[in-house]
Amino acid sequence: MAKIDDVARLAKVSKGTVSNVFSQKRPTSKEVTERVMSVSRKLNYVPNHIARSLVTKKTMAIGLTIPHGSFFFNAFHTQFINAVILEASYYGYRVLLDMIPLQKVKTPFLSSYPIDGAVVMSPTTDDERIDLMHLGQIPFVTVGKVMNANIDHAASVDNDNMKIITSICNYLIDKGHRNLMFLNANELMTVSIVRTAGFIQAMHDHQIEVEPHMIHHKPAILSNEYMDYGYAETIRVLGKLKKQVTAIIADDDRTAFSVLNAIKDLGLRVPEDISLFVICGDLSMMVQSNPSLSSMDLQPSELGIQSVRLLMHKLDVLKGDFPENKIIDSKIIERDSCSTI
Amino acid sequence: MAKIDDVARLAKVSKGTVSNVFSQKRPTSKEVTERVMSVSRKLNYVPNHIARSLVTKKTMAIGLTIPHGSFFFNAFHTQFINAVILEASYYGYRVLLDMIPLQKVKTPFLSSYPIDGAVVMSPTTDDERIDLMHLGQIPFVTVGKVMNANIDHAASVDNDNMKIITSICNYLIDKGHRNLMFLNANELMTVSIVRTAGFIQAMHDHQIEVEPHMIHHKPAILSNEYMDYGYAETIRVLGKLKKQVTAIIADDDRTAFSVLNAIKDLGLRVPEDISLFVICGDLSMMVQSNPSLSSMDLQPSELGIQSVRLLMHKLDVLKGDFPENKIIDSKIIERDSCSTI
DNA sequence: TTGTACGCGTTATCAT
DNA sequence: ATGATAACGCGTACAA
Repeated sequence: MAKIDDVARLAKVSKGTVSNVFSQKRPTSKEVTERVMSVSRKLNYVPNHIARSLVTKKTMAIGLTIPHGSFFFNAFHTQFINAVILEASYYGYRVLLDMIPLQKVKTPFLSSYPIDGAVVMSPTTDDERIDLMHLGQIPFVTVGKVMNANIDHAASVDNDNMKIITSICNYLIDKGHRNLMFLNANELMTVSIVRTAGFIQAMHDHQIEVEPHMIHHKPAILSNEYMDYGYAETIRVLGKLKKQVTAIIADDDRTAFSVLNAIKDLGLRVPEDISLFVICGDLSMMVQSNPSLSSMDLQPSELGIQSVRLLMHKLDVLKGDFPENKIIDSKIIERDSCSTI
Repeated sequence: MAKIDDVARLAKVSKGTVSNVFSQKRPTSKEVTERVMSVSRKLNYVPNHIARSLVTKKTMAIGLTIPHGSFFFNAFHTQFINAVILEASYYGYRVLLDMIPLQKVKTPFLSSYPIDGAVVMSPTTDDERIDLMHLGQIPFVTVGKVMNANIDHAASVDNDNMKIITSICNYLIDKGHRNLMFLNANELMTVSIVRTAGFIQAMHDHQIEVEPHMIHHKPAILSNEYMDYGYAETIRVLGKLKKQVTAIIADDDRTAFSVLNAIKDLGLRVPEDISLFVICGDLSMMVQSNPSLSSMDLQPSELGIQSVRLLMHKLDVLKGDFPENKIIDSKIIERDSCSTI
């Protein structure tokens, strides 16, 4: 592989000039530029990214840490990730997928991270990924609320989860439902903590007692119960325990489909017997389902875009003011899975 | 950020020794190791990844190029990507998500790629990503058949797509279907070319004439028709053109759901009036659907794992023989969406 | 424009 | 067998 000196020699210019031709940091005369480019093409030369990074101290890559221990995306993650990649590429940045917790097992953090900043998805309480970023002085943005003991504030982009869950509860309660079942995300995720609090709050506001069968948390992704959690809980609560639940709130589309199946197996119908609401579901899936499922549009793409923009501000790629904690709008999309009783 | 000299000075050893403590390339005495690590912890020192890469000429990252211009994954991609990340991390490698075609617009290839190798997903005919890899001398593995004019063979992992489509056709034909409709992937993808050929072959083998309404290709991802392609084609062919199609083969789960909807809107039922077969669908989605959908299990995780292993062989991280072109098994999973007529 | 001193580790060589 | 020394990798940036 040709290097800068080879080009400099053949083009009869200095290294610095070749560097300038490529980086455009200083003007170069037309003729020289031509000559250098011509030689570069001949030698198939491109500047070495690593050598460049060593001096500029920029890798032009951002990390994207995916959920703790998760090797499973749902539609929300997918759309989010796509938006991040696209938006980052717009500023010339590449995206490095990270799974710090998993890697720590094999490769105990034996070198610095080759990234300029990071987007941390779905933080958990005392998220070690965040501690690591903090320690490594890597600028980062979280998507979701940070709940780490030693970190009092961090840049973040998020939905208003308190408002989300309370408005869903109000929506269902207004339709006459008083016995709700909430299939929440995994209990370690900060979002689930906020939503549980919101759920309890909403129940409280309507003088409805919160019973144990009303709130459930998704099992850890590594467990066997993960895949059919929605199915299992629905069968258990409505079937075995015979609780008179009339509406179920499912955390994501996968859980919702699983619940739908359980309801069918119990000989019940949606929405006639049971109403079903999905918090974060893929739009096209919600529509294709039968019946179509009412859901909350969390705008995952917008979350992705804004988190990258916020990070770019922290990296000084973008100038000007930008809120450190941005809230992305969400709204209820009514479809056919919730009925009035 | 502390550097190696700082540690060396405080630990009263030389740079080289500190380097050896971290890289383990040469043994170091117990005491010295302790002293160096202690000082490193105190200074919060970790070797600079970039500087290390500059000399070792390894970035410990592999690229993963996602489908041409695609900012939309389906379940197949998701599972594949997850497997790649996990398997790569097993060898200490990180994964850099790539979208060369899109980036080329903004950042015309002005530096070398900071990756040691790459996995190229879903190649197209004359895929420029592959040409670029070839040119840049970057070891790569494709997932799918390569059809580039100037490249006669490349390392790859793939399903046997010819066998896949012919066995699906035979399966349906055995059930009495003779008027099939095949909703294929985008026509640029090499996989769609192989499958179209296979489809025609299978029809030919059963003396069934291939009519124009039988084969369709998914529109480009950027087009408006992308999202409801399955719906639109089904309505058009079965509704408007009144073709007596009795079985539909859908390329992926999204298309399948979309088709399912169209069938419902046409007042028809699956599988009583129309049979539906999905080529690559997320297992849990196929099961949750009503009726559950018969599909082909392509083993996306296995494809991901094996493509990384093949790449690791090319990078000499793994030693020993490994087939340059590995075929991953696939098999029909019968569910409730296909009936005999 | 050119010359040259960096940046920050690694590794080959030499010394103990 | 370990430790120390110095050259090296490949660009960038700044003074001349």
